[in-house]
Amino acid sequence: MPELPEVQTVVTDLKLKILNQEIVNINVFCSKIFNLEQDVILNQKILNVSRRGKYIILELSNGFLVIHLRMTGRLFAINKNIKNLDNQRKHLHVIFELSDQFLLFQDQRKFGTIQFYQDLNFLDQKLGPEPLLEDFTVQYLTKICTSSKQIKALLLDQAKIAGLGNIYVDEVLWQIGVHPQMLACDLSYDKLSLMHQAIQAILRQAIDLQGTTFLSYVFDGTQKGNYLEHLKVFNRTKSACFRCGTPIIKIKVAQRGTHLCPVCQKL
DNA sequence: GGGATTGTTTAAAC
DNA sequence: CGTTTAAACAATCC
Repeated sequence: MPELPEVQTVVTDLKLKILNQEIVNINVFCSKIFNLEQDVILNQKILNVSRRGKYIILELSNGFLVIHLRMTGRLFAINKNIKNLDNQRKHLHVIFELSDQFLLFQDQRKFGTIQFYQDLNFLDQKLGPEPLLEDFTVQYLTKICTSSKQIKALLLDQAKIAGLGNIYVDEVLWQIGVHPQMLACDLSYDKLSLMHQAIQAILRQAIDLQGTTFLSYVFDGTQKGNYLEHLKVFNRTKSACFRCGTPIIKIKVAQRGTHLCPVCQKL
């Protein structure tokens, strides 16, 4: 559920709160999620908080703590008092005690991951370009769209573009009037150019609105994103298409629940 | 209690 | 062998 805009929102929030603090203690309640040797990161200072694709990166002086929220993970800082902590016990799996905050990792489904790396080479090896940076060009999009994959499957592929997920892919394809099962190689240059613009515009607006709170995503422990009310197709099954009034339908594409307008998005 | 939910990895198929 | 599809995986909610 947390995709690029949601992860970016978490990172922006954390950056304000935990920069330059030291990890003074760690409590682990779920060894499946956190099975690191604690000594490696204990007493290390958090030098930076950043994002690559959907990965959150805490830069320490001796390496990087890399966190993925998957579906229902939450990462946020709270002031150091027990009352705050008690309010957050539900699905709480790791407590990082920092110099003057608690950094908490909650996860209802326990699919999230926390790992330590000496360097971040593996991320660049497995992830495509950031869709909001310079190397994501129309030319690049054209290149990867020589593929015969369905366009939705391709846009979800993190090795091609880093950070898009189910929500924003559905939104992008509705915006430009392309059916999610259309083969990437069949798209016209005009559509590819529109797709490039739509990807950036939708991601930017979603970041501005601090993401989409659909199921469980929050940042800062309780704060919801406001992009939900701007969604055009995702989670709007049977509601009227904002463009033509036809009821939005939900089908399965690339093994994912997929929302579309059957009139605006034809195969 | 079966099905839907997610992003990612791994395995199988093409 | 590269590309594409499918299944598996985790846990929980309805």
